[in-house]
Formats: sequence, C-alpha cells, structure tokens
Amino acid sequence: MTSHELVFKALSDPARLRILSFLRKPGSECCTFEGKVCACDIERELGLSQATISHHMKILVAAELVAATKLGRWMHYRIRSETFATTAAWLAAQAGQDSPTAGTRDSEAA
Amino acid sequence: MTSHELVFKALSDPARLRILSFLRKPGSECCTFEGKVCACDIERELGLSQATISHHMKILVAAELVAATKLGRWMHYRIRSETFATTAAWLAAQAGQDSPTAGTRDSEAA
DNA sequence: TTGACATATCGAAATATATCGATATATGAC
DNA sequence: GTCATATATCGATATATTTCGATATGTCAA
Repeated sequence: MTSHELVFKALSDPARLRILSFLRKPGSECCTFEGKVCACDIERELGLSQATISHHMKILVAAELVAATKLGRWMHYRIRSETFATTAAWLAAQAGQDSPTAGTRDSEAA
Repeated sequence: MTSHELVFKALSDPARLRILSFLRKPGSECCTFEGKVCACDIERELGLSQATISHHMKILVAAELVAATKLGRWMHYRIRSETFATTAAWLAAQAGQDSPTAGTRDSEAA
C-alpha cells in the first residue's frame, strides 16, 4: 500500500474525519495541552469506546496525518499539516497535466 | 457519507488508483477516443473481470472523480479534474489555519 | 509494592468491500 | 426480428474493517 493509499483509507471513515476535525478545534477539556489533545478527550467527544479510539488513532498516526506524543500516562495528538499539504499537492497534480508521468495523451476536456 | 468521504473511499483502493492513472495516460487501444477510455481497455489493462471493472467505475463515477459517457455500446470514461482540484483545496484548508471553523486554538506547531 | 488510571492489544461479532461467474440489458449489424 | 458484443446487475465467497468487552501494559501516587 502506497503512502497516499494509507492516507486516503485513513480519511475514508466518518469517525476518523470527526477526530481530525476535533483535533483542529478541541474544546477546553481536561487533558488538552498546547493544542494537543489526549485520547480521553477524543473518546468523550466521539462517544466511541476507548479501544475503538485507540484503533483509529493508530491508523491516523500510521498515515502520518496525526503525530502522537506520550506525556506520562497521556497520549497527546496533533494534526500533521505537512501530510495534508503533501496529499493536497498530489491530488492537484492528478487534476492537472503537470505530472511528469502525464503527457502522452489528452484526458481532459471539460 | 459526505462527498469528501466518497472521494477518499474511492481513492483508497489500489485497483481504482490504477484505473485513474490509466485514464490519465491510456495507450492507443481499440476503443479509446479523444482521451476517453472504454471499459474494455481498462479491463485489459487491469487484468480484472468485467464485472469488477464495472463495479469500480460505478464507485469512481459516484465520487465524481470520473465522468462516463455512453457511445453506442461503449462506455467512455475520463478524469474529472474539478473534483481532484476541489478535494485538493479541501485538504489544503485542513492543513492550514484558513478554515472558518478553526481559530479557537493552536493545533499547529511543526 | 500496591492501587488507580490512561492507553494498547486481543478475540469476537457485525458489517462492508473486492472479486468472480452467471445472467440480464442495451445496442449495432445483419 | 435474430445474433453478437459491451456493459450492468445479481448472488456468492473471501477478505477487510469497525466496533466492542476483556485483559494486558505502562505510569504515577502513596
């Protein structure tokens, strides 16, 4: 599985999209620190079990959409903007004719 | 399922990524016409059954990543660049602080 | 060390997805 | 009309994913 595939798979689940949205604008919950959010906050926000949140976070971290830091007992998570930007650039290249692999044919008219 | 979710789910399968790549640079196959590619070409290229290709094309069209046109007995497909561009822009907005829903907190340091 | 708590992992159940062969539908040729 | 061909749909199977409760691991406090 390519890295882009990993990212797209990570983005194709509603629970994980909610997690990412929450990471961008968390409330003022118990464990939140410097814009990083702990797993317990996400669990409360999403209303899913602790095991399920842990599973989703693992997928988001593997896709490099989220960075994880352990602070004592707590895991703190934050968005990894670089990955969003890289993926956006890849998609934009797919939209245009600017990819080095393109050029043999015109597949774009509308 | 949101439209972005549909797109990401469509992009998270290796067969469909191969189809999109082929649509961008098809060979000079039998049914290809004006940069549009027929289902039989994709079937030959991917080495999957006709039923499976039909299934994947339906998903790509539903996600609006591909446009389909019926020409006689043939379905002709082409990339829909707008959707790639729109999705790229959405991802870029997720990466930055420029979303109107953001701003209450700093979730970006690296 | 013991106890409490945050998170990870395990095993299982429910649901979704990818894939195929078989068949149905639609279109062009005759 | 009948036949051949291109694609769609159906039904089945294999695999993957989401979710949970239970349990393990790791860390802090006393």
